[in-house]
Amino acid sequence: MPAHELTIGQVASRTGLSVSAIRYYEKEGLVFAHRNAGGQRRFPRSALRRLSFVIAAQKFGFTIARIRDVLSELPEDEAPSAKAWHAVALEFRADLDRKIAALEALRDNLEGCIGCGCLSMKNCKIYNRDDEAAREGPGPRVLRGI
Amino acid sequence: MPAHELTIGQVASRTGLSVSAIRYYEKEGLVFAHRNAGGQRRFPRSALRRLSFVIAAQKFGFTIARIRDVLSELPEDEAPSAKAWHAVALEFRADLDRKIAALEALRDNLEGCIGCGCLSMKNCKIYNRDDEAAREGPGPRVLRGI
DNA sequence: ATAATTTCTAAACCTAACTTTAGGTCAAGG
DNA sequence: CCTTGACCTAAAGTTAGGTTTAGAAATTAT
Repeated sequence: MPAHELTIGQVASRTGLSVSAIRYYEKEGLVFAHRNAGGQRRFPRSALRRLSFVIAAQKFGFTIARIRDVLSELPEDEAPSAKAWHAVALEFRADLDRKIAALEALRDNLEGCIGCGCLSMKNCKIYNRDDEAAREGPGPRVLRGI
Repeated sequence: MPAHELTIGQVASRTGLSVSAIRYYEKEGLVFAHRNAGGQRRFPRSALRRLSFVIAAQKFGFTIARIRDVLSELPEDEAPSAKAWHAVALEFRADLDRKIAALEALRDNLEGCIGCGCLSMKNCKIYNRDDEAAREGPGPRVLRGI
């Protein structure tokens, strides 16, 4: 086993992810590994960076699909340049700023509606958003609209 | 049917929620209804306010359990006072501010780690959080740490 | 050469927050 | 009265993001 490659267990202990989560992320296309003669995964070191990014992105509330999308700008296989990572960071950052702005706007609206104790439902911008949520189909909905 | 009471369909069209979601929320204890002679739900008008709050709280990423918790400070049955609603709004607001602050802190840390292109994993505060995530058990994890 | 770890795959299970379906019952209009 | 639309319950299905389990094969340690 070449020194520059990592087993799934090594990747797990270095990222803090579980082995099963890493397999799942591979299946979802967030990270790539090739196989050795015996069929076991061997990860390039760059996988550590990708996975660390995945962990951070999830803390911000990004879905796997969105993360895959952002990461798809990086070269799959070997050490992406600082430039490539920077582009990813920029796109990520833009999403993030939008999310924070939306949360702040909601908070400030809430002050006007509930904060005053009147909770006027006829005029409130939060409460009368024309039914967005109702049209979104099944499944968990946490933060989905933001 | 007394004019001050609402059928589930009326509640649905006024809140924008689906009928099935309202039944689900009732089962979860977020809203209450009594039954008429035929066994159908009859909601007090105050249910509109409770449900509107539920919708807003969900947009902020609060779980049903947390919302039930916050709403439990209100009288179950009839029109809570402005004072009672204000107390709820205050608690809600505090949670919210904490959430926004955490997001901003993460964003700023990200700038230091990924933003610069170096993505140093040894020194980064985001990446080296001592494995919190790995110890949190199964299930979706979106924003859970925040 | 064993024994003890790791790893492999596939499939089933889990939680949250709902929706959909199936098989009836209730209520309002003509 | 009868039909049509709203309502009822219970149970199963759905999505996201993983975990758990089972049984087999590969690696590492002794």
